[in-house]
Amino acid sequence: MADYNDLAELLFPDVKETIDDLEKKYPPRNLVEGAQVTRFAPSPTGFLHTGSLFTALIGHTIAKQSGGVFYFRLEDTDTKRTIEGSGKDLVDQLAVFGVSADEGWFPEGDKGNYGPYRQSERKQIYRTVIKELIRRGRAYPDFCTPEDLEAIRKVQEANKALPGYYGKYARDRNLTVDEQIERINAGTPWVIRYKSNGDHDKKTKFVDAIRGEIELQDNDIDMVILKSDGLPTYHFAHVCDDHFMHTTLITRGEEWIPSTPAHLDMFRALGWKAPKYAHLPVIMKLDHGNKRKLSKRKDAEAAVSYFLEAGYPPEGLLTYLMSIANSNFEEWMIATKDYDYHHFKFSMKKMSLDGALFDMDKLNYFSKELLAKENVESLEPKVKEWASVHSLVLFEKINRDESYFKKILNIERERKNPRKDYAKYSDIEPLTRFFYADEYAKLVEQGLPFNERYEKAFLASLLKDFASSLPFGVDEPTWFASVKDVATKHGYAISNKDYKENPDAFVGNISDAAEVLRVALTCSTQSPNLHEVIEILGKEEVEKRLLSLASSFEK
RNA sequence: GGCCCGUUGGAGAAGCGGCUUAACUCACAUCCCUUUCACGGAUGCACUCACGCGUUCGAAUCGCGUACGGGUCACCA
Repeated sequence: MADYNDLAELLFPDVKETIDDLEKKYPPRNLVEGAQVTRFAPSPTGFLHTGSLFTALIGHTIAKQSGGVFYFRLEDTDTKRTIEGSGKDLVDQLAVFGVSADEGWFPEGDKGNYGPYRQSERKQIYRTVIKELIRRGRAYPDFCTPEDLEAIRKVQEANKALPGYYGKYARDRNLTVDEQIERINAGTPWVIRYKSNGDHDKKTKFVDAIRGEIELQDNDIDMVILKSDGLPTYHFAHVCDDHFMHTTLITRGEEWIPSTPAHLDMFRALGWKAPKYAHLPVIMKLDHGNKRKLSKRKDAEAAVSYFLEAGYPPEGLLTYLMSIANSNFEEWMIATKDYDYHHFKFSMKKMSLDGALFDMDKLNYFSKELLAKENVESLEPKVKEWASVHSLVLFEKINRDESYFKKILNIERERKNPRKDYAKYSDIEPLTRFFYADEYAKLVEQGLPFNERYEKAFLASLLKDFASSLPFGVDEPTWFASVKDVATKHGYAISNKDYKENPDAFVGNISDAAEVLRVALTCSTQSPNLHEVIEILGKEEVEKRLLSLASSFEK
């Protein structure tokens, strides 16, 4: 009569290594006390998800702050969903955010001693472990077709039993080795299932690093660990990989909580020490009054690329993400005036337990803060680089005259309370259009928002006066004194008090006069500091704009 | 449906049995500053912590129940 050894040999004849061999190959890491080994283990099924960045950021932060290791593992066991090249996209985008792995899979090749770091290249490892499991009678081949499984589920539904492949519903669980061998030899397709000895009526407890003690029903499902395509399922790959790669802390989404008992079950069966788990809250979004997970299909902001394309500074998103991870981060940032989240002491205990709603307003706020405190010399190259791929219109303007662009970018910047106009690089172009003569001409064609009460002739003469009287290269008070002179000449009040006391005696207040100038030069009733605008435009351009408008009003 | 996780303002949240007349930040509103906008400053924004019952001299804080929201029950991760 055949035994488990025979079965194991029949199933995996080429596997000569043992688990012990693997243990020797992947010895424990030599790290300081308390160092955490964490990882980011995405499936290469598309671009980086905002929630994934959040998870990666936290794993990275914990590893760095504990003096440990953060590595990258590519989980490409779902061949149907795998998108070619997306592994590289994931690594590249992570790098943009400075969440780079110390070791792991990289487009140019693996780095580190615990590889391969791509699951499809780890087949022999999984098979070695599974062969051992079969020898020990803790795994078995299952010959069910999808239809068989469907039939089992139907029966369970009819019996009001819990769905799943377990206990008496696990059809092939108790086949004899001879029967198994016979079917295999007959060419019947098979998968390998883990033989659970869990008891559904018992509980398994574990301590989650952020949630504390969690108690769940034991796993009693014989889950598939090796699929018919020869690749492992997530559950088994997680156990194997995180064991041999010596991960100490698993950071993953809270959707994994229910399957943790199954993972623990396998760790136990293999006699391996289970890692700690930290189940992270998932980032949500409000949709018709209901909270739901950020969805890549429905929500633009679910893809990290969205923020990159819009030109959010990576640190802005990172800061925002850190603020939802640890709400005291914001207080810390304000108190220390330190905008570098790397210096912040992150704490898993302080994480909130339910998923935060993604808040664009808050992201914009952080981004504005960050962009406002940066000086032109460091900001301008970033804007330029972003524009070179995401906004050719802006890029072309920057290249026309880079020092001119820098002056524009620098308006009301180098001061204690800088302007906070831009939350993202894409905000820059629309707000600075009027500085460019060709764009200005287009804006004029679209019509200028002058106050309707003015006669054309009046505007013409006011504009001409501004053109001939305003000084250049002087300080703002001097310049504004001239504005006041011209305004007075045309019947404006130059003090609020005068105007309020007797509004009918004046054409308007000094602010109204300034508005005319502003509209004429910027095509808008709102603009940054007018004096700075005028100095940047230069005498020639200012006079040209003023005079050409004046003459158009005289026709 | 079973099981699990969660529930403090529009959003992120602090709070861990008396010091809370519930911090702080964003958003929003009003006002001040001001040549516009932005910046900056001031003020307001939960008579109350989903609801109910209970424990206690005392509860947002502890317990139970209900409601609601989320997650999970694949040869997907």
